[in-house]
Amino acid sequence: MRISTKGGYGIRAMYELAMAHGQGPVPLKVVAEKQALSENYLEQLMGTLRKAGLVRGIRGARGGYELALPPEKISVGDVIRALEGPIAPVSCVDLDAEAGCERHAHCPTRGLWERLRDSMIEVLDSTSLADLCKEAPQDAAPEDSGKGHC
Amino acid sequence: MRISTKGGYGIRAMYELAMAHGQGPVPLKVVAEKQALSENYLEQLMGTLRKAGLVRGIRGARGGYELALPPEKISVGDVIRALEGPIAPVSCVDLDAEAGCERHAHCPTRGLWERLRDSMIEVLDSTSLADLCKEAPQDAAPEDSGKGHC
DNA sequence: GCTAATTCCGACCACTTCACTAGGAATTCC
DNA sequence: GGAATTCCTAGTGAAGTGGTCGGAATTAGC
Repeated sequence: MRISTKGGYGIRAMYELAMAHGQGPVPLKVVAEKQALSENYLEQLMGTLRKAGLVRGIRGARGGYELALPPEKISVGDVIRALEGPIAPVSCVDLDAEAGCERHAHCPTRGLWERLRDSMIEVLDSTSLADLCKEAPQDAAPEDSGKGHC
Repeated sequence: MRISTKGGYGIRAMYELAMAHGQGPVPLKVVAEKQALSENYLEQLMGTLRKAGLVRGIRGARGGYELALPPEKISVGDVIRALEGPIAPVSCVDLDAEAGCERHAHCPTRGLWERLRDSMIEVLDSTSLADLCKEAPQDAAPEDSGKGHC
């Protein structure tokens, strides 16, 4: 029942972009340094987030990444879904796929998985990047205080 | 964000044992047939569940497995924890390990993961095997009606 | 005591995913 | 032109998934 590091790293990277929102693009090098992540690996994740429409990449010198939407409009769930796929503990209660298993009418565990899925979605979709910024302890990044968007 | 088939298969097997609780041991062959699972694979899972104290194995002819506790006393969370490890979306909010990461005091995402963990635990621990039995649609296993413990 | 049924145990295996590293092409600012 | 940066693709070792297989130990019933 773990998310992979993809989701975790992605959230941390998006948090950095949210903190710098409105101040121009942030190069990956900076994000990787602040969050102590591999820059190369992060690059791949950002590619996925870009294709999902959550970030914009700006090439060239003085380039970097920035949020494609304001931090209030991006939920943690959006990021997780982009990087890890649909939020569902088992595939047969995947909301994004109308598949469903053949015996869903008489499956004794279906209700359980639906309840679990819904409670996970509730937490993840009700938390935005802006919320994360607000939640961040003051001593998290003293050098940012007063500058960031959040 | 998926549980592996271990957890899913385990729950389905435990559901079968719950349905037959009080009627003597159920051989794996029967469980595997009813739930359409690989008997060999199920064997491994039952070994884990036995070591966790959730089931008893009775060897020899007319042997099989039975719940080590009444179905009301075993939660879905117990089964998942036995088969998949602690219920925590990221390792640093694992309740069973006092580890925690070195920078937990100034981690902007910790609160999020704690909320997610708690909501998952709430659903999984508040559902017992007996609940699953009650929840099961009537047409699930008509041949069982009136016979089973639930 | 023999036989059939069953758990118990450990080894093995093909496949996929994870978490990266590496290298180079394209783009853009100065 | 040169430096910085995104973008893209390929490779890689380690781990996890989802099994299979063979055989030993135990037990009920004849």
